[in-house]
Amino acid sequence: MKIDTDPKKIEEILSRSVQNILPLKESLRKELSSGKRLKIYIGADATGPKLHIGHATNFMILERLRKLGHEVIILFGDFTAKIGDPSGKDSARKPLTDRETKNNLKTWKKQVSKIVNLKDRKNKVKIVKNSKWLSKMNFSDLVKLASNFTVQQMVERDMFQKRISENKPVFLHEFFYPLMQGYDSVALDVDLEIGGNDQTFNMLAGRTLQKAYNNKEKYVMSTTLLVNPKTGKKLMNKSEGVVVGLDDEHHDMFGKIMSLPDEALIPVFIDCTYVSLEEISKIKESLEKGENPRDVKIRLAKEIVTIYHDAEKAEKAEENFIATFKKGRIPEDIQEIKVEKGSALSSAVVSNKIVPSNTEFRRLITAGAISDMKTGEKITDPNFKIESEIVLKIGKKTFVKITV
RNA sequence: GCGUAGGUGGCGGAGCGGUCAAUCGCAUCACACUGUAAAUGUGACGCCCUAUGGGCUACGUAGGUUCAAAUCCUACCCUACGCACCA
Repeated sequence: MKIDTDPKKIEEILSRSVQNILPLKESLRKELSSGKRLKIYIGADATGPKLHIGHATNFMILERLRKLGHEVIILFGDFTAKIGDPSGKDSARKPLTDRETKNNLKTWKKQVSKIVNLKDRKNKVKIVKNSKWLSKMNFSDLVKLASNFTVQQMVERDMFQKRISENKPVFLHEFFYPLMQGYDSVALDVDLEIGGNDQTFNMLAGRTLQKAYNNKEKYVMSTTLLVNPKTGKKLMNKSEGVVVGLDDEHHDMFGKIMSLPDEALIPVFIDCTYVSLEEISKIKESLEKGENPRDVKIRLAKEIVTIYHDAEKAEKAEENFIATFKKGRIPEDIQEIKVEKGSALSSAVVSNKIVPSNTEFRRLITAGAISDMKTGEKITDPNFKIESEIVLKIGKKTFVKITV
C-alpha cells in the first residue's frame, strides 16, 4: 500500500488536538514523511459501552492516519476492564462478565464506526482484545515485566503522590495497570500509540517496554482532554459536566451540546468536529467581536450531530430545539405514557420512571416544576388526577404526553 | 504481630448518649432571571403515607448496655501511619 506523505495532512495530524509527542514531534514527522508504513494503535477502555465526544478526538486522528495508509489497530482492553481501574477511591470493581464485554465491544464498534471507517477493505482496521496475550501470562512473565520499572517511577505519579500525602490507600495492583497497558505495545509491536493526556504515563510505560523487549522506538502521542479552559475541569465527566455520548439520540445530543459552557466552544470545535482550523480561527475571531455564543453553539451542535447522525437530523434537531426552548412549543418525539382515566398523576409518572420517587414528585410539584404545556399553567395539586390527555413539562428538560 | 489514628449521606467533612434523617462545603435538582450557557438569588436534597403531621430504614459489620445510641461497651472486618519481622 502506498503511503500518503502530504506535508499538510501530516501537519494537521501532528498538531490538531495534540498535547505532546514523545520523544520528539519532529522525529515522528520524519517517520510519517518517510513513506514507511507505520503500525499505530489506540487503546480503549472496555469498562463501559458508551463513548463520548471526548473519546472521538483520538479516533479522528486515527482515521486521518488510516487514510494516509498506515496500519491501524484498535485495542479493546477487555482484560484490563475485568480487573477495573482503581484510580478513584473504590478499589474493587466487580469484574465484567464475558457477556458484558462482548456486548460492550459490539456497541462500541457501532459508535467508533461513525468516525473510523471499519469496513474499508483497502486499509482494514484491526480490532484486537488484550486478553489474548495478557490472560496467558504467568507469574514469571509478570516478574520479568515488572523488573523494567522501579517503585520510585510508579510512586512518582501525581495521582499516587496525592493519595499518599492524603493517607489514602494505594493498592499494589494499581501498579500493574501501566505494565499491562504497556505490554500491549509489545504484543502488538507498534510504532505509535495515541491516547488522551491522562494516559501519558501508561503509554510511556509501553515505550519503555517496547524498547526492552523488541528494541524498537515507540512514539507516543498524547491528545488534549476536553476541559473547561476557565475552570480546568473535565468537560466529559458525569460528576463535573455533561457527557455527550456518541450514540445519543439526535435531539438529546443537540441539547447537551447547547448546555456546554461557552468557554468550551473553541476546544470542542477543534477536538470534536471536522471543521478546518482556518475556519475555526475565523469563528474565534467573530466570537471575540461579540457574536452571540449561542449561535456559534448551534453551529457546533449541528456539526456534531451531523457526524453521528446526518445533516437532515441535525437540521431537525435544531428546529426542534428552537421551537421548544425559544418559543416554548411542545417538542416532537416526546415520551408518551398511557394511564387509566382518573388515576393519580403522581403514580403515573413514578411508575413510568419519569420521576424517581413519590417524594421527589411532591418536591417538584410544590416547587412549581410541573406545568401543562397547552395552557402553560402550573400544576400544583399533589393529588392531581388525569381526566383527559395532557402534555406536561416536568423540570427543564423533561416532557411527557399522557393519554387516557 | 504490636501500637496509634480513623471508617458518617454521591464526595469532602462536622457531630461523640436525647432537640440527629444528621451543621457545613462541593455536586445534584427545582424556581426566578436567561441563551436548556455562565454568574446571581431562593428553595429542596433517604424512602413511604390518608401529609404544616405520622411511619420505616440508615452513621464499617454483628451483638450488647440504656427509657433512649452515629454517639458508650464487646467482638470482628477494613484503611493509614509508626514499630517489629525481613530467608
